[in-house]
Amino acid sequence: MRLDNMLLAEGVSGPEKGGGSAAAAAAAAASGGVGADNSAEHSDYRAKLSQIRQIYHTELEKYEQACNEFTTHVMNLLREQSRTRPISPKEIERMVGIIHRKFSSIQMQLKQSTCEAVMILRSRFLDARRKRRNFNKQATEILNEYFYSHLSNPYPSEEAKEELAKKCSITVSQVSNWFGNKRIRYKKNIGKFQEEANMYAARTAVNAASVSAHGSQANSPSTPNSAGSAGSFNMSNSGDLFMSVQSLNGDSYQGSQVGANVQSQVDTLRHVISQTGGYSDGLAANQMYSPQGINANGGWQDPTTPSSVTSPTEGPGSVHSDTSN
DNA sequence: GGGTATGATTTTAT
DNA sequence: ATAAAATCATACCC
Repeated sequence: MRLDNMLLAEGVSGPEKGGGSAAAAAAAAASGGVGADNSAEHSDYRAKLSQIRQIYHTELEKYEQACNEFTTHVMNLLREQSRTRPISPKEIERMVGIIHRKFSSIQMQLKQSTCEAVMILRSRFLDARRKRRNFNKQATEILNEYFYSHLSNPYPSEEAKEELAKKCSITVSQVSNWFGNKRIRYKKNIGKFQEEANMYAARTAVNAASVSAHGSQANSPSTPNSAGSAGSFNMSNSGDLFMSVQSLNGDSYQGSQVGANVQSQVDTLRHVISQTGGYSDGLAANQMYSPQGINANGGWQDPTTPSSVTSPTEGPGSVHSDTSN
């Protein structure tokens, strides 16, 4: 019943040729991942699948043949016996029924094991986790750059995701995955990412500085603390607050090596920023350090307060549908 | 080999 | 639907 359907869907019990590739394509599409770009692994998968299909068909044929043979054999036996004792057609029918049931149960087992094999094959080949590859350095750079320059609201719109995907030569869903992972892991342990954050922020600042030339030193803030230069990446919740406090105070408390290390970097960064006269990164200039952008509870998305803090460049309009899946 | 990093998937909550 | 959180499975490094 269900086994039949599934085997048919997998192309195992379907038409002899071509079914395999169709099934492979369907499976690949169903897995939601890559489409038809990795033909090497696909051919491997297809070969294995066709192997399974072949075994299945030969076995099935064998069983059928055996069933027929056995049936005729029994029929002959019955016929022979009919000379010595009366045999009703009902009995014959019953006999044949028993035989067929027996064989069909065997067939069921065959189908089941075939299904299992296909499932294993699928999970082995199609589960992307099994062949995970790290993104190349450049892609990670691009993603990190975006993330840290939109740290107050690291939720790229659909368009932005597409852009990033194109730049990194990965899929949109991979971009989504990356940001999902990044957000949660960043939030979970900000301290661990502080260095990275500073690095990218500094780089962005430098870029902005070189782009916007110089001379905007007129309005250099006399109170760098209030500007919260480190604030953009210190949206920590209470847990990791010690670090941000250190940085903001700018004092000399050196409770931990990490803190000290970060301290110096933050200082240099602050320096850079104060020279550039702001946090203009061109892409998302504002709300970087707006007190609302970094909402009170430290999260990016506050479920309780419908703060309408959206990205400045991208409106809420994006109505893109994901083609995959 | 063990430990961590990381991309992907699954589950849960809204 | 979307994102967070938890989890998985592998990669990468020592």
